[in-house]
Amino acid sequence: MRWYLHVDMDAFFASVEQVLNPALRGKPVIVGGASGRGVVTSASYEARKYGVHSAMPGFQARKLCPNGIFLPNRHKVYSEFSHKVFAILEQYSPEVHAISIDEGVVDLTGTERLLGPPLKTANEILARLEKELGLSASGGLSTSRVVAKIAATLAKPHGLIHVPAGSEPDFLSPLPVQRIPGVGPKTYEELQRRGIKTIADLLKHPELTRRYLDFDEAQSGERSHDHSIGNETTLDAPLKDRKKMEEVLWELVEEVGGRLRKQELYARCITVKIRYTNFKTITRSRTLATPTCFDREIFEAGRELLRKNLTPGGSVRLLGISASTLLSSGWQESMFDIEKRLSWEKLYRGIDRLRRKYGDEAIGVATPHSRRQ
DNA sequence: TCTGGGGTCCTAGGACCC
DNA sequence: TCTGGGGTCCTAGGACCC
Repeated sequence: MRWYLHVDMDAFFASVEQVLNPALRGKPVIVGGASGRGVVTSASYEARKYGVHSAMPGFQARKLCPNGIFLPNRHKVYSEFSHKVFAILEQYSPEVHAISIDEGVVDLTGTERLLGPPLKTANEILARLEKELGLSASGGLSTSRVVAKIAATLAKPHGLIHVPAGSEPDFLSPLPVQRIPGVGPKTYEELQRRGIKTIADLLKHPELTRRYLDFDEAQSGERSHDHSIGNETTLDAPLKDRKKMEEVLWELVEEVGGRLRKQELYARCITVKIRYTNFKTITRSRTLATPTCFDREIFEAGRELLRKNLTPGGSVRLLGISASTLLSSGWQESMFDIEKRLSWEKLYRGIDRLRRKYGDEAIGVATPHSRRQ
């Protein structure tokens, strides 16, 4: 029997601000959206009463909550707190999976003998986060990761929901399908058109259940490194001038290159993102002959893609660049291995063809230690 | 006062090879 | 001479999440 505790911090950024400045406690704190073009990244529960929520454009939040305390994002500070959170989680299991800066899964499987029942451990973890960091968290405890996540969301704020083994279908059935992570507006619309509103409805369709609820979730093989590294920015004012755009691009590239080198990664694919003033957004990518982590090479690929996709006189509100198909620094060797493997595959496929045509005995492979019988 | 920035994953078509 | 199909890579876009 597996046990997963999904931990989700409540109003994380806003709560961190309230911990660092007690004068903010009990007040409507809104992080992000302070400047003209931004959006809200976190709102304290006091601010949510006014209808403010994350991803909401700043001007709208201001309208709903004029007395709100608007603070700029301090990502570094939140990262530090995030490390403290995970340091506590890691004291309870060697298997802790970070989902995001403020969400993690603790695999409590097999910890019972050492720590006691998972439910007791879950309570203890949440209590410690509160006591030691001053931060409120919510938890979901279940034999399945998806169910644990759904439970944690339902437990918000400041709660813990335990779904006993065997009761998962009962727990899920009455819930609307939108509760399932991965089911957004479009999918919801599609499911509703098919008459599927609750998870109970969904469970009647084995195929859809597999697709969206994946109970026997393949052991999430820890990824060794990022899949992509990117940087983008919405310009203060729309840009028309190509030279200026290239200057912005260069700055974005420097950051991406730095992160690649820090992680000792090489990118094979470079993608440029352009959002025109009318909000139409395109991405254009190029695969390089040789993976790179050098600003110059990334920039040149990016600049070429940019030049090809600018309409004369057209203005741009966002520029982005991203590196993907990342290889770790050993790629030279692994490329060699891959090429070697491919050439052998080619050889063997050729042999197979000849055999099909002329019979098994037509051709053999000679190696020092083997001989065809 | 129009609508951020960081990602992941999936799909689908076309090129190309066998 | 024509016909077929499978596999992989590349590219573009979109849905979704925090």
